[in-house]
Amino acid sequence: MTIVRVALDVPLPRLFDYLAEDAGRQDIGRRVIVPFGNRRQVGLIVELVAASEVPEAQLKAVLAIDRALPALPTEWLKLARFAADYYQHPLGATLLSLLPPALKRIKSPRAEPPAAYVLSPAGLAHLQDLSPRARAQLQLAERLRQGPLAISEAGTWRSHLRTWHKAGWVQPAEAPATAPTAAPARPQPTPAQAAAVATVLEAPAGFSAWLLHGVTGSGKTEVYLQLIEAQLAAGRQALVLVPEIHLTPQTEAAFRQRFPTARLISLHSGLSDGERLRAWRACLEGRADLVLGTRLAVFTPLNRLGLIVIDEEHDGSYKQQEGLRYSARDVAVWRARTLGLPIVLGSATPSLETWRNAERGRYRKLELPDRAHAQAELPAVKLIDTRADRPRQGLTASLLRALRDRLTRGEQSLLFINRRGYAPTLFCNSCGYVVPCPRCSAHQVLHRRKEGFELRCHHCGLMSRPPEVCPDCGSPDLRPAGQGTQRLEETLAGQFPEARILRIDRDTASRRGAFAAMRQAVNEREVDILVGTQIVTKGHDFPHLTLVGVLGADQALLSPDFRATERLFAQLMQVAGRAGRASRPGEVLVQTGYPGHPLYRALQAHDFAQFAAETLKERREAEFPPYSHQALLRAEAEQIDKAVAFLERAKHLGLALAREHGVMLYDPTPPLLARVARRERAQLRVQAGSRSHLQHFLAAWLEAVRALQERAVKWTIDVDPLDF
DNA sequence: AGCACGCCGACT
DNA sequence: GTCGGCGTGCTC
Repeated sequence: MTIVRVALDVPLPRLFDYLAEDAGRQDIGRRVIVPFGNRRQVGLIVELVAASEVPEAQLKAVLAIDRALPALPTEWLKLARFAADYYQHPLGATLLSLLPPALKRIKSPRAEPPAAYVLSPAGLAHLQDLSPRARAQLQLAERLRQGPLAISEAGTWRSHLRTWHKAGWVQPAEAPATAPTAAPARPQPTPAQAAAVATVLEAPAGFSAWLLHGVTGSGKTEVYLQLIEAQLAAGRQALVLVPEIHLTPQTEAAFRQRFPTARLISLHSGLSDGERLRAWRACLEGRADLVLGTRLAVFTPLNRLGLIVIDEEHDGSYKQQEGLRYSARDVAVWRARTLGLPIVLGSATPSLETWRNAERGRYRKLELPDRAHAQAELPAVKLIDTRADRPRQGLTASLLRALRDRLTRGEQSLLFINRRGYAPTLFCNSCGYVVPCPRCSAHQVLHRRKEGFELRCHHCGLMSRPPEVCPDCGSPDLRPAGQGTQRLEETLAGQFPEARILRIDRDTASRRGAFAAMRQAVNEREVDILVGTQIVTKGHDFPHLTLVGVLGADQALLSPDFRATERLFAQLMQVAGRAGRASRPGEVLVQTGYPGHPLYRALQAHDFAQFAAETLKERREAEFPPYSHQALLRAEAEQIDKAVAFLERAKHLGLALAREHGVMLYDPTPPLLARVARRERAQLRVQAGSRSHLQHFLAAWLEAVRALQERAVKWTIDVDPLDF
């Protein structure tokens, strides 16, 4: 009797053994349905074992093995195992979370309908039996004699095809490749692009990591495209990761145009369960050449992978913030190393982790110093000192003048402010009270609705009507304090009644297709002034834009988060890159009370290297990443003292181990947001000089922490955390 | 995580 | 008398 070891979606760091009479090695990596407690569960066979530690009489039998899908390849199982180990997440929960949601349901998904049909030998023999009056069927027969017919081309023949399939006259076939409509345009690369491509292509085979460093508009995409082209020509697959769902449609369109015959699969969380399964399955069955997607795409099973590309590698959305808290960028590097492949990390503002890896020679640097369009100059960045030129309603006189100037010239402007809503707070002018969220340690944000105002908490989603009078002192003098995108839009409408203003933030861009429509409106010059949050800093050109104004940037300079300046710099470089991309020079005006700050000096010089050098020096002195490696034990409970007491005990358990492994354990501290949705939170920082020390310590420590069996406290571990 | 089992309060 | 509250223990 064969015993299979099965991974299940339970938060336990162990696997479960089952009996399976007919299972063999070929079933490793297959989906199973097993009885678990008094219910059924979907699992994954990860091993065959000769004997179980559980007495054989207690083993239950597998209910079904799903052999309709190919087994997951060993490489994929190894990748998942690495992620589970590295991020300290239970293997079962990890593996199951990496499957498309449709495969986690007990009910097995419908068999994939064939993409195309060809005549079967039986069909060929029977065609003459068709009645001469069955005109549609005769036409279909004629068409099928010429070769496979794709379902998508079948039109009204679809029902006939289904009947013929049942009768055995036709059989499923691969969809015939559609002929390219036009020879894809392949632009002449700039010398820097050509050099970058040649360097990667000429590198010896095997693992190599490349940092493609180039300012916005320097043409990183063309480098990716040419490297992908080489892989496709060699019959291998390429995996391309992009940060956000909004960016996939346009990247997809560009890739499809360039590689019209390649089988392009797009994979992101915006797909329906059915679409997601189809895409994933195409990869598993080897029917994909080019996979494009967000962070979850890093885990697609691929058997001929030849190249990985991570676009905008610094972007925080590559880190998953719940469950398996993986960094898709780091997982991708591991995957490339294990498979012996090149990986290209592209950014204008690389993460300091990546930048340092490049400086140490672990990654090789490829520089694209110029903008691809020779005539497009880098924008001039100017600082507006808000201590001298005091903003009114958030806008300084200098910025207003610049906006008016663009309006009279018929050019577009963009105002960047990283706050959505009307105003960040509602403030009592007589006693200073600010309306808090009753469930979180944060203020509620004032939002404008069609009829009046509303208070919203951006952390727990609570919505309420603004009070008429101050809940604290009873004064009716409640005022919006500060600026959000909505209020800015309103102020601008008052200042420039003739201007066409468009606001782009999560509230306006959330509907499907809304973002693309807005982008189109901007490109067709139906908009004079754009107001947006960081959502506009990502993605694509606005060719008619010549002015970018930045409001509220100083906020990040005051943040206790040690990565806040790194993020701000990346954002400002990114948003500055929106200006003047075509033939007109752009101008960037930053309103700030700290015009002497080194960050702004580096920004004015468009000098990432200088910023990185300064920031890395600070990080080294503070022993912060990338000069150390961190993990965060996060705890939440209804009462804060329970969470803190748990962390204290965890710390105590780890002290000896920490000494042994050369790891630092800090005291429990409140996170930036100490309370969310009535849950009190605390966290404990772990820091080590090397990844492997941290890893070994965590493995041993968490085993002890798990044994605490703390029920009132919910805890998670975050390895390489980005947010504190 | 689920789900069952098990022991103490207000109710048809 | 019971329905049900959620503490505790287990899942091959």
